[in-house]
Amino acid sequence: MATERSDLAAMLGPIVRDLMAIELPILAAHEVSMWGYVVLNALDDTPVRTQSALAEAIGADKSRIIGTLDELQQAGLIERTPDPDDRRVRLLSITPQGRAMRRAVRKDIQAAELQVLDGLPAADRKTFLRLLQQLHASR
Amino acid sequence: MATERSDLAAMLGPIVRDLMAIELPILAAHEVSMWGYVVLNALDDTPVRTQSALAEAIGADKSRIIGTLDELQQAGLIERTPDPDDRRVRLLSITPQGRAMRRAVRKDIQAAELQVLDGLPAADRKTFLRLLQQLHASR
DNA sequence: TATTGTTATACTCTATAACTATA
DNA sequence: TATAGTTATAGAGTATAACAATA
Repeated sequence: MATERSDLAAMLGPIVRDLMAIELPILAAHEVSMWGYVVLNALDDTPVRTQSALAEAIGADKSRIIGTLDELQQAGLIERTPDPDDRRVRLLSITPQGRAMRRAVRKDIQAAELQVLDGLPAADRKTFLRLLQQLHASR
Repeated sequence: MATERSDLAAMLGPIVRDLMAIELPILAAHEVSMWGYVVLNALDDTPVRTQSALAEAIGADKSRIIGTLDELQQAGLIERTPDPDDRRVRLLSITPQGRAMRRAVRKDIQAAELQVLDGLPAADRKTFLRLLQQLHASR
C-alpha cells in the first residue's frame, strides 16, 4: 500500500510547535507579543482601514485583538486615528518605529527558524521553502 | 533583495488552521476528540509502556492526557492494565476497536485534507508531500 | 528519595454577548 | 436598524504543584 502516510496535521503540528519554541524567546527579547508581531506584519504588508478588517485578515475576532492594539499603540508601534468620514472607525497604521520593530524581529526569527528544516538536505530545503511560499501566495 | 519572504510560522499557521477546520467535523462525526485521535495514532504506531512515556511522545504533560485516556478507555478504544512488575505503572495498549477507529478516522481525514494543497500544481503537491514526510521521518 | 498516576488550583485564551457611539 | 469599537462574562485549555501509592 503506497499511500501509507501520516496526516498532514500530524506532520505539520510538531514543526509549528518547534517554531513557537524558537520564536517566543525572540519575541520576548523584543518585548512584542506573538499577536503583536502578527498585527505588525499584517499592517505592514497589506494595510487595512478598520480594526474589524484587520481582525478578519489575521483570523481573529474583533474583540480579541483590542488588548494587542492597545499595547502596540502605547509602545508607539501603531497609530489609531479617528476617521473623519465615519467617526465610528479608528484608522489603523503602522508607525516608522513599528516598521523598524517588525524588520528587527523578522531578521532574528528568520535567522533562527530554518533549523526546523535541518532534517532535509540543503537542496530539498530550498525546494520545500519555494513550494511553501508558492502555497502561501496562492491563498 | 532575494531573501524577502514570510516567516515559516506565518506560512504554516494558516495551513494548520485550515486543517483543523477540516478535521474537527470528521473527528466529531466519529465521536473522538483531537487529542484522543493523537493518542490512538501514537499507540498504534509506536507502542509505549507508561502514560508518562505517551505524554512525552505527543508533547503533552502527563497530567493533561488523563481525561483523554479515561474517555478512550471508556469507549473501549484503549486498555490500561496494571503492570505486575511495577504496580505504579498502568500499561497502555490500543484495542482492535481502537485500531479500527484510527483507520476509519484516518481514511476520512486523508481523503479531505489534501485540499489545503490545492494552490499547488499536482506535481508540486507530490513533491511537497514527499519532502514533508521526509522531514517528519527525520525527527 | 524518586517515580507513576492522579487531583486540585490558578492562570491564560478565547468565544459570546452585551453596551456606546455613531451611521 | 445596522455597524465599529469596547467591555464583561463565562468557558475551555493548560501549566503547576501537591498528593497517594509504589519503587
